[in-house]
Amino acid sequence: MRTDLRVIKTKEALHNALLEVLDEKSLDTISISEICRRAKVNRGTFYLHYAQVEDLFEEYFKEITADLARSYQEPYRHVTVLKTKELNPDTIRIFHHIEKYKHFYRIVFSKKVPLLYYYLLFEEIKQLLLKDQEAIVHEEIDHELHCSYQANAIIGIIIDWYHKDFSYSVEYLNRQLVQIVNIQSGNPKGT
Amino acid sequence: MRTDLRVIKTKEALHNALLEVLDEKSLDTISISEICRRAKVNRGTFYLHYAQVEDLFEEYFKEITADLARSYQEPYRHVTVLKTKELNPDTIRIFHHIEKYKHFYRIVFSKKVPLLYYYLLFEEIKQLLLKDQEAIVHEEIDHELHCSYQANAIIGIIIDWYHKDFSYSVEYLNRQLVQIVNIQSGNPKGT
DNA sequence: AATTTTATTGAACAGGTGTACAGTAAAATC
DNA sequence: GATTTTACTGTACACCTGTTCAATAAAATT
Repeated sequence: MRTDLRVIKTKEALHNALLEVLDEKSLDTISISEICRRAKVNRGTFYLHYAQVEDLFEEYFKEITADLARSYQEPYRHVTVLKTKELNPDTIRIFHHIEKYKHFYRIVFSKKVPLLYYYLLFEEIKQLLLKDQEAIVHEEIDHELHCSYQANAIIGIIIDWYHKDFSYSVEYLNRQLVQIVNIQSGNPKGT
Repeated sequence: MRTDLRVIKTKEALHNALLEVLDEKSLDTISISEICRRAKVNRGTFYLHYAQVEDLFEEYFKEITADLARSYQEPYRHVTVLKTKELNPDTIRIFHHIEKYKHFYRIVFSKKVPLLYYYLLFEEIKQLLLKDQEAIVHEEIDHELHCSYQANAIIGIIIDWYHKDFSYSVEYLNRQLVQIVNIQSGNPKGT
């Protein structure tokens, strides 16, 4: 077991300090020294647990993407994201999730931040698609490649949304996604 | 006019120095001091032109994405990327481009590098799609959102490719992309 | 060729980084 | 409760960062 109380206290202090400073300045301008000063933790101690400020932030981020996965497992709401034919605007949860944690995703999508967080989000969505679409087999199409395509396509919409300061409504994006995914499948001009 | 010879010389020296050091270590571990030492340029001078090592790299990157745009304007080869029905594996140029500059894209897609370069690539592809698909109007679908979706979907495939160390052939990816884009449009099991 | 403009230099400053190590204190273990 | 283990502290070091400013040298302009 590795739950030394000192470690827990230290990490908690660092987490809280980071959140405090994040209200004042952007992630890329926050120094390890400043976090440690606020957390009243020795700078050397920081290096016992993390190598960069970004690694500390990563712990938060993983908690948040865990919520994304959880929202897919809610028993009454669980649905596929992109089982095209069955796709219903009300069942898409991803844009809700992003809006819910808008505050964090503003950081994650800011241009000075390392690509790492992007990959964490990408992998999370890709895994959801991989599981959800296990049954759907297209001969000649690499399933994983297909999921990478779809997962990142959705993030493409999110990037656009972010660059417009999250001004579209979740409902609008859900409807747009359904329309885009359904292009070519039947009557293009709607019912 | 702003082509002071001194500026040109300084920038050239810094560019060359960066390329030299990039052969030895990764972008995120290269210090401004080291580049200046190699370029025999005063550190203060660096700050007259750039704020970070990343800004210097950005200049290279823009030259490279310019090649991407150029390859679409070659008179005999110019074709749309995603005019679905007409899409032919031989006409897709993007994967060729990435492979050609594999060396650079390994840097661009490494997880410690800032998101900025990702956005530069994303915007480049999105603009190509926007222009190429001007004529294609889907009522009820936001054209720009649609292009963001498609542009990033392609980058999704590239990310997958990168994470597999560019081991797929360009031809294979071209064929896969055509198959994925053509899902739902007619006979799903191929001709 | 002489003059003006300006890019570059070198030095200096306060702060941050990453690492090492001995000493301390707070846990876990007995 | 005493002992062992180990997380944390404080200090120190070499190096990097971002900025300022007067001095210099290399351009552009006349």
